[in-house]
Amino acid sequence: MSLKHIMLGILHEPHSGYDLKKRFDKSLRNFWRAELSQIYPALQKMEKDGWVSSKADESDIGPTRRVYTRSAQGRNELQSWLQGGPTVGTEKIAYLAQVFFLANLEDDEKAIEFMQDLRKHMMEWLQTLQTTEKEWRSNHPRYPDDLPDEAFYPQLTLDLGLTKVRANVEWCDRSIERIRARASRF
Amino acid sequence: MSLKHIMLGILHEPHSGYDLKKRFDKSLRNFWRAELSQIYPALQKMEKDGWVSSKADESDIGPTRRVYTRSAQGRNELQSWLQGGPTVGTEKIAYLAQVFFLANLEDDEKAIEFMQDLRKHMMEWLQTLQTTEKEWRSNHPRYPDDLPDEAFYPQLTLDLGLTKVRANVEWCDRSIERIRARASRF
DNA sequence: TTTATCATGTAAATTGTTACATGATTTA
DNA sequence: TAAATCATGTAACAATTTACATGATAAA
Repeated sequence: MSLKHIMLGILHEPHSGYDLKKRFDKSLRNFWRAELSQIYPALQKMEKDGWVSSKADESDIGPTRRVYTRSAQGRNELQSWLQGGPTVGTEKIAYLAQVFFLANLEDDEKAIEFMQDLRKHMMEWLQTLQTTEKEWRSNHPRYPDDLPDEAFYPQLTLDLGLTKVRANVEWCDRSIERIRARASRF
Repeated sequence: MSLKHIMLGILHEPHSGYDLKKRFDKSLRNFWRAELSQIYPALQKMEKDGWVSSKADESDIGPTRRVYTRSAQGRNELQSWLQGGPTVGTEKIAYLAQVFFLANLEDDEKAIEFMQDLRKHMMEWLQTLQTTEKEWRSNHPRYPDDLPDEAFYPQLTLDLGLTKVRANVEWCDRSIERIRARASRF
């Protein structure tokens, strides 16, 4: 179960459900996304299980926020998850499944369009990652190796993200060329 | 909805639920896996919706197999899925979420162990992919570009798989070095 | 004769998505 | 004043996993 453990990771510092959603969208979306309708019930369950505690934040104005923080038990739970070793091989990559069956399109031209579309998505993704990197670089004097732990490990995931997305773009280019070359075999 | 569309892709040729499971485990596991308990109900739904037809295979011996083939409507459904363009950004990569929060382990040594464990997984994965590639190479004279469509597009996914898994291994090595370097800053 | 493989399913629980419902505050 | 954002949730549905249940055949 990853979602609740990810939330525990964020809840090192107090967050409302709404705050959590923003952190998912801003920092984690490259490898995990979650909707508010999943976050709110998860928080309730986590509180029932003693992983987090909450208090109503009767702030100045607006609706009352309920702010959650992880408990000692929650921290143990997070550590067990990490000590259990990496969770590998459960990824579902829908666009690769699509490429696998691309022969079912009418002709190679359609397949090329698919790959060009995919390349465009990857380029957009690359640009958001590069923007994130620029922000980090300008906020930290000796980026990327002299970051505090709480930023260093996230930076590792950004590093892999950039590498992978670039590899995807190159693979799209390579594949388009190969499809073209095949199409002109005769 | 990807699972049923992937199944439609396979059901170009007749398969039982059991056969499908084997294809998932053999050819698709790098980007999608499915359990029999999900496959059997999915087949029933697909038949009810007219995507596939089935017939009981009262074979020579053993339990009666129910063999499914996609219908014309099923083929259309698959084409719509492909023509809808690539499904991107929905991937969940649990091990990256874990790396993101690795600062929650007691010390850097534990984080290094995590990354070494991850590297081992990636190396194993790389070896199964390389074995697959060798098999394809020996079964096809002019691998990889002169494959028939039904094998060429799957080969594209193998190509990216190899690239990505190698990138993961290198990233693990790089990260372990960086963690070590940081640990000896003082 | 035991283990692995063939073969099909159901049940229960969990996880995740989409739609709905409500209402305040802030910005353009 | 209209749209965006803040804020919390429920309901219904869909997808997925884990456990259970059954029994035949093939290989070691």
